[in-house]
Amino acid sequence: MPVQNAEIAAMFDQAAELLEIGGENQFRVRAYRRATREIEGLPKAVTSLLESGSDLSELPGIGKDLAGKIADIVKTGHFDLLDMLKRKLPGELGDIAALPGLGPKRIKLLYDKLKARTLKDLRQVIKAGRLRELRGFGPGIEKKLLGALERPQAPKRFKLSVAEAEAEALVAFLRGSGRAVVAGSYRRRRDTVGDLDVLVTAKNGAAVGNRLVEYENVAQVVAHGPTRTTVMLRSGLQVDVRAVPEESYGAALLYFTGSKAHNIALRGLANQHGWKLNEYGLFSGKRRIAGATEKDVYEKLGLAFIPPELREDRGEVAASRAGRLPTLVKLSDVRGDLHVHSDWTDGTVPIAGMAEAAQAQGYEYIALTDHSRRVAMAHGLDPARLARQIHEIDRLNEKFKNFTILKGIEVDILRDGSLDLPDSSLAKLDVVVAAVHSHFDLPRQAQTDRVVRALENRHVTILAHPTGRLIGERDPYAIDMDAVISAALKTGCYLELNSEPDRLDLNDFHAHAAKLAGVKLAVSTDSHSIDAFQYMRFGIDQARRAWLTADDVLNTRPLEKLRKLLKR
DNA sequence: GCCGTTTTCGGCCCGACTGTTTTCAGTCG
Repeated sequence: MPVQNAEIAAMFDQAAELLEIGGENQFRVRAYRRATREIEGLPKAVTSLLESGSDLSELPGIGKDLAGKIADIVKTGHFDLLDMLKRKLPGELGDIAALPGLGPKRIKLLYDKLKARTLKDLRQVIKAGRLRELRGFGPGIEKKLLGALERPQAPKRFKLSVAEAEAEALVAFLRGSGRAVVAGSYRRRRDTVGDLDVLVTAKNGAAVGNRLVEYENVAQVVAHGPTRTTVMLRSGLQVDVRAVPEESYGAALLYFTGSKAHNIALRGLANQHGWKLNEYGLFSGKRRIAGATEKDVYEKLGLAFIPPELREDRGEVAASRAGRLPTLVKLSDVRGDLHVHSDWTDGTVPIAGMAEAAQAQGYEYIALTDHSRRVAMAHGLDPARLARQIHEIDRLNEKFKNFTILKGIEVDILRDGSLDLPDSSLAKLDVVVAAVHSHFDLPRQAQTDRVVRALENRHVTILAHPTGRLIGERDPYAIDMDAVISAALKTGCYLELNSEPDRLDLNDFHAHAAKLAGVKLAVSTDSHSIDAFQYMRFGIDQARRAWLTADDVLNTRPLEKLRKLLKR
């Protein structure tokens, strides 16, 4: 089983943490953290890069030393430095580091002076009243730690769609104080957000924080200063509100939108010019040379404006400097939806109703793709009912003007990779969307082989929700996405980016890898109702995060061009 | 440990808030 990028990244991340606690040079620590991010963000497996003879030290933030260490890990499955660090600093320091108020310095003190190496040790030390013996620890930190130890909850991330409802209500409440906008991962449109970062322009910063703590959904005030206030909402979502003067709006928006890694890259660039970039502006000495708008700051740094969705330090700064940023796909580029259900199976609306709704929002076509018979719960179609549905669609198409219902199916991929309907049925359709709905727990190789075999059926056009994940509910099944992308390229299939907010599958990362390989995507809603057509915007958000242009997205094509692309 | 349009050595992002302290270190984002 080849070592996966995520495993290498996790090893580097752990090493960075232990190095930091061990008092290592902070810049060495930072180098490991940077490399962790770089490896996590790679669109291809490190193992396959090495096999094809790539020089890893050409990657940003990875030099000769780290490239050698990565090669060792791939070869042996072990990271010697990490093993050594674990011997030197045994315990559950990762768990301890996750507690609020504990960073490397305090963990080191706990470790050295009180021999506290596990959460259990820490509990006992606090109970015995020994924590306060340490310099820098007082009753405040003790109380915070006890609270965290009593309710050890993993910091929850919220689905973007859920955060959006909270954000809109909050912004409406804060708007009375000044211009209010949600920045952070929310503005970058990540599929999940950990907290809301809200920016408010105001002359009187303190008034903004004072208003926030009065918000009816606030459960707890975490911090409350003159320009920055942090609260926990009843839902568990944390909110940071920052008040800034109007002339700093752009710099503050840039700073608060992040990502952190993107900000660091920009500040490095500012540094090269001898300038300083912070949330108040871009400064040459004490003189502010930009800051009112994001565009001003980017331009001064010699960059074209970078859309928030790309600000992840995944090459966007270099692309911007070189004038090679992609023109990202927009919601208005979309001309149709290639994954739609009706009340023939588990949808709630008749075919005609779905078609009318799609036309009303400006689409030229939909593909009607109800379930196949295997999905019995949904009353999936057998060949006979599918034939009747085809007839019904022909009848409806005669009535519609400037709109077409493409005949399709969401056919189940069976355990062995064969399909749930005979080729003779599939041959009558315009679009065959193939999907896994069972046996999620197959071993990685078996799951990969299964899906690749399905793509090799010459009738299949699109692979639906390729990893099967349900955000926060079900992990993606084990599958070699590089192999699936290669198979799609070879067979002329397309991959779906399912826009349903619980799915968003492919995710931004895999969608980007597909683009790099030359595989186009269908951004589809999987609508089971009329309202669900609105989910398209969530899919387009993720498509933009994946650097996709309109050309990379199948359903930006007018009908006649689409028809050509659907033929294999 | 990485990196270079002043550099192969000497830098490496920046500020707010808290809790501990009597001027600041540590943590966090």
